[in-house]
Amino acid sequence: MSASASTRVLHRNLPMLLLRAREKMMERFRPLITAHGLTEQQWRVIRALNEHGPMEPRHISDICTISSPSMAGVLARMESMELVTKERFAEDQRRVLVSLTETSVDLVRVISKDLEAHYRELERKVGPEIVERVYRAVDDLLAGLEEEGE
Amino acid sequence: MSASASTRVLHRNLPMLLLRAREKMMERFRPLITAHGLTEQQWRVIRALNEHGPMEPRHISDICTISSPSMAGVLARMESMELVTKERFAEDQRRVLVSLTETSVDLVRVISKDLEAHYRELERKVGPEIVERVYRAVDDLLAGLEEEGE
DNA sequence: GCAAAAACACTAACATGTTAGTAGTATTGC
DNA sequence: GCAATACTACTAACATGTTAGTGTTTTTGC
Repeated sequence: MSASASTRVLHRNLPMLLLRAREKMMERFRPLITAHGLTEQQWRVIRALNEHGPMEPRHISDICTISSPSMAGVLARMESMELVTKERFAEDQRRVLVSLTETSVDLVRVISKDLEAHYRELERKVGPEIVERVYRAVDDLLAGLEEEGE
Repeated sequence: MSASASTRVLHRNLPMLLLRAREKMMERFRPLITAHGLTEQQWRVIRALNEHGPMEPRHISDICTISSPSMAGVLARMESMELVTKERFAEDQRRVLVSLTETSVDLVRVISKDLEAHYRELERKVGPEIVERVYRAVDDLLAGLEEEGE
């Protein structure tokens, strides 16, 4: 019993496909992160701060694709877990600078190794040329989406 | 101030890229759905049931990429909103069959039209050949991920 | 036949996502 | 100068995601 032609959605569902692919990948990677007591989002924040150095919350939000309201909670929990420190700017009391603690930097060393190994294993299984095609296609999609107007 | 070579993650982050692309797309489509009083997940469930007919929760979960515990809440809210009905199988009291209400079927007609229009607009903006490349690349990625063993 | 195992939907506890709005601070326009 | 505006992080309220575990019903193994 399926829908009549008039109510069926005709195009394929691109957001859904991207969601499914991401979930399939995270099924493999998430356990590596949670094994160290971190959530997926906490790891994204740590990784961003490790690569870019201390940043302000809204910048971290952009890089990690985590909304500002979610980020408030994530950072609060990370601060109480002593994964990050926060300090207000002297010149602008609205702004905050978030930095990694030594604990986090140590975690990066350990977890990165694990992730690298599993990533290479995945690339081998799927085939590097397919992974590369995904990167290029989605990069181009994003570029198309971010173009102004028209 | 960026990380030393020894702690930098070397490979690109595929799950992150997929997340970002999905979010960019949903920025455009989500308002069309919430304008009708539905959440993104509720729309996924309605759409799946509309295309496949009445289904059991775990099957809906698979199709919509919503975990079973999340699905319990989603369906409970949808039932109280009179978007779906649930009935237990007579032969197997563990199982439940979920069906759309007339309200939902009507919603599909309206929302689908909106989505179709916006989807075509997006495809035009991004370029159909790029969209097609994303479909093919991610399809292949998923196929590679789902292969057994080795 | 019946005890053990599996299947199914669900609950519990907590983290995060989404939307709207707030408090405090800095900037702008005049 | 100062009122209006904008900016930044945050809170509030609710829906969903994640992991572990529960209650009930079927199925399996013997």
